[in-house]
Amino acid sequence: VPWPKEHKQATRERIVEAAAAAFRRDGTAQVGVSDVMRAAGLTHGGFYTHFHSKDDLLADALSHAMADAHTNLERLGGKAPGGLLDVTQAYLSPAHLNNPDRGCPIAALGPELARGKQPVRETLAREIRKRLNELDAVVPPETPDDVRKQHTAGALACMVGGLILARGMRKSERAAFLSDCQAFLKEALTAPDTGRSRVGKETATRRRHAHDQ
Amino acid sequence: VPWPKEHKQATRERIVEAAAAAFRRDGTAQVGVSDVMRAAGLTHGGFYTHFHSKDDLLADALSHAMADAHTNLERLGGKAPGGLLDVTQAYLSPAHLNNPDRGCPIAALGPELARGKQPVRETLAREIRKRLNELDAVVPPETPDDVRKQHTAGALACMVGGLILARGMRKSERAAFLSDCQAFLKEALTAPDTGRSRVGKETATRRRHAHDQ
DNA sequence: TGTACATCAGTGAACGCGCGTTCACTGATGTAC
DNA sequence: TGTACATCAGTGAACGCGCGTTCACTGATGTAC
Repeated sequence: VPWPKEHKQATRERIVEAAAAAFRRDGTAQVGVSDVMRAAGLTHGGFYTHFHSKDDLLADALSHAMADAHTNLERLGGKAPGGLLDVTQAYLSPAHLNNPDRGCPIAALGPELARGKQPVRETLAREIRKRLNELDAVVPPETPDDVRKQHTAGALACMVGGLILARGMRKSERAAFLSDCQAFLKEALTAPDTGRSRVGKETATRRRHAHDQ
Repeated sequence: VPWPKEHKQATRERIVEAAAAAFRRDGTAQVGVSDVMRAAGLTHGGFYTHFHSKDDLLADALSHAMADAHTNLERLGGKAPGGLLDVTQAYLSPAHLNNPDRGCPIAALGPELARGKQPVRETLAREIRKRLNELDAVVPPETPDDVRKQHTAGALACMVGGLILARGMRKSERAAFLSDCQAFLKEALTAPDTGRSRVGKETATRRRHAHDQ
C-alpha cells in the first residue's frame, strides 16, 4: 500500500467534519459538494472516492454532528450533566443559540432531513432514538416508566422546538424566550408536588439566571 | 380597466396558496417557481407580474400558511379551542403529523426560514410573536404574568419540537412519541398542585386517547 | 346593438448560472530489486 | 543504499440538468364610438 493506511480515513473524517459544520450553519441545500471540499482543504473532484453521493455524506455528517453537539453541550454545562433538567438548561443556552454549526443538527436541519431520502431519514430516526435513550439514562432509576417516557419526550421536544423558535425570533426577543422555556421545563421536570420526579433541582436555579449571550 | 379588478388578486392568492402547500410538503429549496405556477394552473412566465422574486412569494406564503394552519387546527379540535392544553393536543395529533402541507409552517420549514433573507426572517419573527400572543390570549386571565409567559413559550416549543421529532422518527414510533408529548404537556400545564394554572382540564383526558391516524 | 381599439394577465422560448457527478490525468508515496 | 515501478489519493476540466429570472408576444377583456 503506497499510502499510510489511516491517511484516507483521516481525510474522509475531515470532509465529514467540514460538512457537519457547513450543513448546520447554512442548510443542506445551500451547501454544495465544492463548498464542503474547499472547507476541508481539497478540490471537488476527489469527493467521489470517499462518498457515493452528497446524500451519503449527509447521513454521515448527521451522525457526526449529533456526537459533536453532545460533546459541545457537555462542555457548556460543566463536566457532570447531573440530571435531565441540567441537559435542557445547557441546550437552551445563548451559546447554543448562536453556534448552530456546533450544535444540535435536529434543531438546525430537522425538517429538511425528515424530507430527505431513505438513508438520511433512517439515520435521523436512529439518532433521535439514541438521543431519547441517552436522556432516559439520565433520569433517576426510581422514576416510574411512564413518567420517565413523558419527561424525556417532552424535554427533547421543548429543547428542539425552543431553540428553533428562538432562532426564528428577533434578536432582542431571543434570550427572554429561551429563559421562559428553561423556567417552564424547570417547573415541569421538577414537579415537587407530585413527588414522583425530582430531577437536577440543585443546579437549576443557578443556571436559570446565567446568560452569556 | 380591461379585466375585473379582483381577478389579478384572486390569481395571486391562488399562487400563494399553492406555494404555501408545496413549500410545507417538500421544502422551499425543492419547490421551484415552475412547480408552484403549475400547481396554480398557470405557466412560469407570468410569475413576475405577481411577485418580485421567489423570496417575496415565500414571505407571503409563510403568512398564509400560518393562518391556514390555525384554521385547520381549530377544525381538528372542535369549534371551541377551550384552553392552551386543548390547542397543544390538537397540534400534537396524528392528523397534523401526516399533513404537513396543511399544518404549521414553523414545524415544516422553521430552520430554513430562519436562515432565509431578511424579509423572510422578519415575517417569521412576526408570525412567531403573533402565535405566542394568540396562545397568551387563551390562558385564563387570573394566571400570573410570569407563569403565563412560561406556559405559552414552553407549550409552543413543545408543540413545534414534538411534531418535528415525530416526523423524523420511524413510522411505528411516531404515535407513541406524540402521546408522550401530549401527556407531558397535560401534566405541565395543568399542574394541579401549584394551583396557579388550571387549563383545559376538562377536555384533555378525552383527547389524549383519541387517535385518528 | 355592433365594431374597433387599448389594456394587461398570462404565455413560452431563452438567458446565465451553479449544482451533482464523471473522468482522464498527475504526482506523492511505499515497495521490489 | 539507490533506483524503477506500481498504486491510488487527489486534481481540474467537462457533462447535463434544472433553477430563478427576463422578455417579446398573444389573446381575452371592458370601453369608446
